[in-house]
Amino acid sequence: MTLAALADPTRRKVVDLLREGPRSAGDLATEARMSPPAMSRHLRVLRGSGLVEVDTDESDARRRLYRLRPDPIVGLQAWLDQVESFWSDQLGGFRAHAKQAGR
Amino acid sequence: MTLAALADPTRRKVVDLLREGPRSAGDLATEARMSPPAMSRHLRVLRGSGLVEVDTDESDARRRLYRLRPDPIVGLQAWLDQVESFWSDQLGGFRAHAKQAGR
DNA sequence: ACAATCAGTAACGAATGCGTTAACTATTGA
DNA sequence: TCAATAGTTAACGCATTCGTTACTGATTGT
Repeated sequence: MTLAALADPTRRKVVDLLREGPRSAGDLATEARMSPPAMSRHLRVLRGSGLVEVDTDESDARRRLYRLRPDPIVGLQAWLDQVESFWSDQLGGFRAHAKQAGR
Repeated sequence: MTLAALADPTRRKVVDLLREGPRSAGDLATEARMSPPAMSRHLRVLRGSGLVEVDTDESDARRRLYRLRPDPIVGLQAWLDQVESFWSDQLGGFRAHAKQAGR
């Protein structure tokens, strides 16, 4: 689900923006040249995948501040590490070749 | 574009299968419980994103063997490393907080 | 030669995703 | 009190995506 959330370029841009620190929904909409409702939907998806979390601003309860969460990113890295390991995993390659030859 | 390719669960399964070694299009379709045309489209997307490459089988020119390519995976890892760095990058967090306070 | 097999393209229908405007709620500040 | 602001939800239109069946092309083996 994390990958689906990151598949959209707008949401990747949001993630990049949030690297600098928390940001309000309105700011993100402006930065992405997009209507507030559209951004709101993207933020919902990001929240659903655990990539961001939200908190209301203390000094202005109308503003909702979004910030990045590391957990799903770490999880994705772990999966990618596994996938990438096929390259160094010689044994796996040989096993597969044997399987092909056996058909 | 790599992320879009990996967003689909079927294509992720294909990637996982190809970790073990090269495999024919038909095998992949069977393994994914899917019609050959559907698999063919997924393989086209994976090829377009550079995640897999294809070669015709030497002993049977009808079969097309797909295999995994490391380049896009490595690129994705690099991007994820950058994103994940927000967590340890204290300075960035402070800069952003200052920006918020300045509004 | 010819039937069977592997793979891909074409065409169709169903579902999903993204962006817009309109409407609503909550909060702020004059 | 009341207009203005921040954010979200609702409803719509448009495009893309995913899977299916039908068909075509290339290769194999009898």
